[in-house]
Amino acid sequence: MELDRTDFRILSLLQDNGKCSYSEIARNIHVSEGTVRGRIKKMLSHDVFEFIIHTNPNKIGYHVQAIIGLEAKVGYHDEIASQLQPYRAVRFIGAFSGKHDLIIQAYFRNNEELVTFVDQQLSEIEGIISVDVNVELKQYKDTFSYVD
Amino acid sequence: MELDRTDFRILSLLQDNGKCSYSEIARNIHVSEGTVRGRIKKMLSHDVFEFIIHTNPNKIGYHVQAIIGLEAKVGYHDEIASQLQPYRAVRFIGAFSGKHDLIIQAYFRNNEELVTFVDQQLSEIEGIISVDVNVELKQYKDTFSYVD
DNA sequence: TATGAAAGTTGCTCCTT
DNA sequence: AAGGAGCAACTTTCATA
Repeated sequence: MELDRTDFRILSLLQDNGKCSYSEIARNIHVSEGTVRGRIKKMLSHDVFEFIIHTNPNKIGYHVQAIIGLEAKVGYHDEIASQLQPYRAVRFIGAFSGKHDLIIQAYFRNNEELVTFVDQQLSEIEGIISVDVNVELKQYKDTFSYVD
Repeated sequence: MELDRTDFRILSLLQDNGKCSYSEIARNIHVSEGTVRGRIKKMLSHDVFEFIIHTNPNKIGYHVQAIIGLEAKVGYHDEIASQLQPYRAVRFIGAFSGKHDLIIQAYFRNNEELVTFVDQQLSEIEGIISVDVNVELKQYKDTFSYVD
């Protein structure tokens, strides 16, 4: 799907405020409200973006965030990923080139929950060679606005 | 701020669909539309969550995602973070305990842009001892729904 | 919690390319 | 055809009581 300048202008406004109305966007970029609606509908159907909310983990009781690098046996990536998938705590799973084969990002209520996850859940998964846990001490930036 | 069951139910519905209307939420959890609106207003004012859109980086031309671990000289964390902050490409910056002092997540249009970022931008920042670049090969999960 | 005016959304048709 | 504008019925929002 090809995105033109109008599409990008729409995305740009929405990323600043996901509650921005069609007509508000229309006024801003000087097209009709129907056009905005049509473009958004099309982009949504092509999975260009989605309307979501970003919940502050700390405010809902998840005080420990970790980025965990995993070394995996060759051929085990998909299997490990699919076993990690169901965990609510795990918000991101990716396969990478570099020091770590898989990197996951996860939220926990406290340190104990993190330890339990590593020692019990992770250790039970076959194919994991090593686990490199990094616990977040301070967050400097966490944005979702990367449309120009 | 204390969140009760109603607040969590609201968050739960919104995280599945950020465009869910007040009245639709109200019908679902059997409270009045005004109540839903009031709760949301209160939560927004307390930064419990925000309405955003999540754009699929690939669909807008960002085909290379990297997680970069940085080793930093003692006392340089804040300074390095504040220098990285302005970069559009950099969507996440955090200080961590573990192998890496700082971990960043960034999007690039192509490999060349990544190389330029590491070789030119990163190398100019004082206090960075080492850089560990991990390039994403495959994404298994990337969710923002971690409210029960 | 209820009400009603104002604003927003939706599906339709018509027009232009 | 495809996309944008305009219209009218309907729904949602939000201040006020």
